[in-house]
Amino acid sequence: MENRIESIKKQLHSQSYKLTPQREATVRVLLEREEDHLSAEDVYLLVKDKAPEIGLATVYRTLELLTELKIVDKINFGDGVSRYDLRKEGADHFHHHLVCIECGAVDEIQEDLLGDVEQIVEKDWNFKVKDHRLTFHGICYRCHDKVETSMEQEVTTK
Amino acid sequence: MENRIESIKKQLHSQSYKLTPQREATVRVLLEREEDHLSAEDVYLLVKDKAPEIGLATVYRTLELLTELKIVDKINFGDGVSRYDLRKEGADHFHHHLVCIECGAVDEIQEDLLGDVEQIVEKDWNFKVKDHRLTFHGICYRCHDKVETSMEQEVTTK
DNA sequence: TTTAGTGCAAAAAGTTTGCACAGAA
DNA sequence: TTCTGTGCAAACTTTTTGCACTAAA
Repeated sequence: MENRIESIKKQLHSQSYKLTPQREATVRVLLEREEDHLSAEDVYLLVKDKAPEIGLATVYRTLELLTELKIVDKINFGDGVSRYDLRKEGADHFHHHLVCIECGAVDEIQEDLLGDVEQIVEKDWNFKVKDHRLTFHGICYRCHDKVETSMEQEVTTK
Repeated sequence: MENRIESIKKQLHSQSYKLTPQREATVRVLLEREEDHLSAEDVYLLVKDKAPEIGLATVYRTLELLTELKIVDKINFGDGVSRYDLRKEGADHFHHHLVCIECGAVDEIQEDLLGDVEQIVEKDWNFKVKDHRLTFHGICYRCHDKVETSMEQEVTTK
């Protein structure tokens, strides 16, 4: 935790930005909720617990800055809100997402599944890939199990 | 063109929706600009040429309806705007996109590059894939060529 | 004392909604 | 007539911006 803050501090400094208390509080929230996909509003509310005087605009500006420095990735799952997702330390590719259309859960795939596909794109389309966004929509294992369970129950009830 | 309108009309009717003049004008715009990735506002302005009395709200409602019926796909490239992309007739998967970070161009890949990846996701993550979104960010062939050309020019000018 | 960063409020941008009206079944 | 669909304006949501102020270098 502390060393990741330290590392982010260095990244900011290397571009002559400061890690102000507000920015640090924001980064801490992102670190604590690494698995989640928080909207700016979500982050704002969580940061307020640590630093009640912070303004929403500052959160937006901080998230924008962190996005620029590729410390976080800004994503959009199709509801009208941008969400912010911390990059894994040293990850050169952006991880993938599984969005459940049943329960809304968003799971992450850290493994890079696109190596082969990127090669095809570079070769066949002459497109120099710098980044990617891959999201699957479908039924997550939890909802999948739920359906099976309720079907079993139905059978056993009868 | 006309037969695709006919086909969309049938799809609407099958769900007890009508293809009103406003909806038809909207669909025609989408068909004419199939390669583009129009925002609601873009569609609105183009439809206005055909049917000046149409309202923006109607365009939004029509696009929402078409999205529901999976005639168009709603996408989001990270600028704050939703874009609407007609599905190719009979396409069961949503096509992929190449977004150029240099010139902003958006190219489409109709081929399905994710067959293998989806199998892995279904098997390893126990996730029933229903749809996907895949976008690569990078340098398109045009900008790629441009850089090379300007480099050549530099050399020959010297 | 200069400059980056902040908080607040207002504005902008995109989208949705309420409602009275129009037009097809 | 009945009900779906429409246009308009207002409302709402999310994000950005202007500006005076703060605080660190």
